Amino acid sequence: MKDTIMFQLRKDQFYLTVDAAVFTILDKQLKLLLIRRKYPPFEGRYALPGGFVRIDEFLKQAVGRELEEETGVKGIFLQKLPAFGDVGRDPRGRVITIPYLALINSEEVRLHSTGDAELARWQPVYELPELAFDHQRIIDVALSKLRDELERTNIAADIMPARFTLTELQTAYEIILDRKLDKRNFRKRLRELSMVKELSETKMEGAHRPARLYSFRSKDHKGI
Amino acid sequence: MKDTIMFQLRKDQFYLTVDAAVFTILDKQLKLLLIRRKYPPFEGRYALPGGFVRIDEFLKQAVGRELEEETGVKGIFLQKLPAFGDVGRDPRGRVITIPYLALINSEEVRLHSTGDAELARWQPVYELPELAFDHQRIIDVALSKLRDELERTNIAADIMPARFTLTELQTAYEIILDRKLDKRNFRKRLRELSMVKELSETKMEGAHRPARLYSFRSKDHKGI
DNA sequence: CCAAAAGTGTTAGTGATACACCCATGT
DNA sequence: ACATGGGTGTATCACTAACACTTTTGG
Repeated sequence: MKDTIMFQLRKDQFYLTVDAAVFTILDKQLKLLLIRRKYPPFEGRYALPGGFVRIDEFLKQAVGRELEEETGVKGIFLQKLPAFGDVGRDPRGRVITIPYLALINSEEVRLHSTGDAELARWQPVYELPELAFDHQRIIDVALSKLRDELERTNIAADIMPARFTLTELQTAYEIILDRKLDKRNFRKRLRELSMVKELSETKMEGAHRPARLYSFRSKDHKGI
Repeated sequence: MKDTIMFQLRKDQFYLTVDAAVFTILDKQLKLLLIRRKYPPFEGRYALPGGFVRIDEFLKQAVGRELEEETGVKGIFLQKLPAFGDVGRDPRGRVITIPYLALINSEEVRLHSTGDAELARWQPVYELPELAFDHQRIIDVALSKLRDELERTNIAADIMPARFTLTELQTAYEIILDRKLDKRNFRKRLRELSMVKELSETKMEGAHRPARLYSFRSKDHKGI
C-alpha cells in the first residue's frame, strides 16, 4: 500500500514527490481537491493529493497516476509549477515536491472515499483549513498561475463540460478570477480569439429565451 | 573534490542537482556561462554550471554556492525555473535538476579556470555547441523566461554596471530581446516606470555630446 | 564645420473598458 | 402580460507604435 514508504525515510537521501492542485467549480464556488491525511506527519490535516514518485517513473506519469487513484480521472492537462524543496518542509526527511496545476470538470469526477483510501474532498478555495506541509504556499502559487493562464490560454476548456452556454463560461471565469466581467466584452473577446464554436443545439431550461450551446474548438492547451 | 559523488550513483534513489543559466552581455552579444565537463558522462561537452545539492542545503544556497565556485560572484538574484526530471536525462541514475536563471554584469566576474576546476567560458547564446544532458532545453526555457522578465520587471539591473547611460541600457534590452527598440518610446517608458534615477555625472567619451549617467533605483527584483 | 551619438514630443492606431436595450421563452 | 436570463453594438479612454530634428561635444 502506497504509504508504506512514508513511515521511515532515510536522512541521507532525497525523496521526490508530486502534488496536484486540482481546481474545479462546484456550487458556484472555486474548489480544490484535498485529501485528509490518515498517517503522520500531519495526521488528520488536509493536504494536496500526491505522493512519492517511483524511481523509474516520469513526473507527469506520477501525478497522473496519483490523480487517477484519487479521483478516477485521467488524461487531463497538468501544468508543472516551480519545485518546493526547502530543508525541513517535510519532517521525515529531505523531500522535494514538484507541484502540478490542473483543472477538471467536477461532473466527470467520482471521488474515491472508499475503504483504506484517504478521504478526498472538494474544499472551497477561500475557506481552507490549516494544511499539511507547505501546501498552502503551493496553492497560492497554483491559484495565481491558474488566473494567469485563464487570461492567456484556453485552459478553461478543462473545467467546462463538453457543451456549455456562454453565460456558464463567463460565470466560470468570474468565479476563478473572483471578479465580475462585462458580458458584451467577454463575448467579443471570445469571438476575436475564436476559442469556442457555436453548436446548433440550444439549452432550454427556465422561463426565458433558450441559450445557444458552444464547445471549445480544441482542448489542447495553447496560448492566445 | 566535488565530482566524487558523481562517479557512481545508486540506481534506487533520487539525486538532486541545481543548474544555473547565467546570462551576461559581452562584446555586444548575449552570452551564457558554460563549463566544459572533465568527467563522464558527457566528458568534454559543455554544460550549465551546477552540481549536486547537499542533503541539508537549501536549493538557492546550493546554486549560490556552485555559482560562487565557478564565477567568484555571490549575492545575485536567482530565479527558479521548472524542474527537469525525466527518466534517463542523466545516464548515471535518476537525477532531478532545478534550474535557476540569473543575470550578471560581466565586469564583475573573474571566471575561474585554474587547476582542477572545470573550464568556465562565456558562450554566445546563438552559437552554442551540442550540450550535455538536456541542458539545451533548459536554456531555451531560461531564455524565454529572461525575455519575459525583462519586459515585466527590473531584472535588467542585474546585467548593468552601477552607472550606465540610457543608450547602454537600451542596447542591453535589444541584445537580450534580439530586436531593435525605439529610443524615444524606450525612454518614455523608463520615465513612467521610474525604474532608473538620473545622476549628476555624465560620461564623456567619443566625439559627441556627453551622455547622462543613470543608476537603478533599486536592485531588488520586482514587477512593474 | 563636420561627424557622431545624445536628447526630446506629437500623432495615429489599436486594444480595453463602459454602457442599455430588445429577444425568446415559460408561467 | 410579465418575469427571466439571452443576446447584441458603439463611444470613449488608455496604451502602444511610429516617426525627425536639434544639441553638444571632439577632431
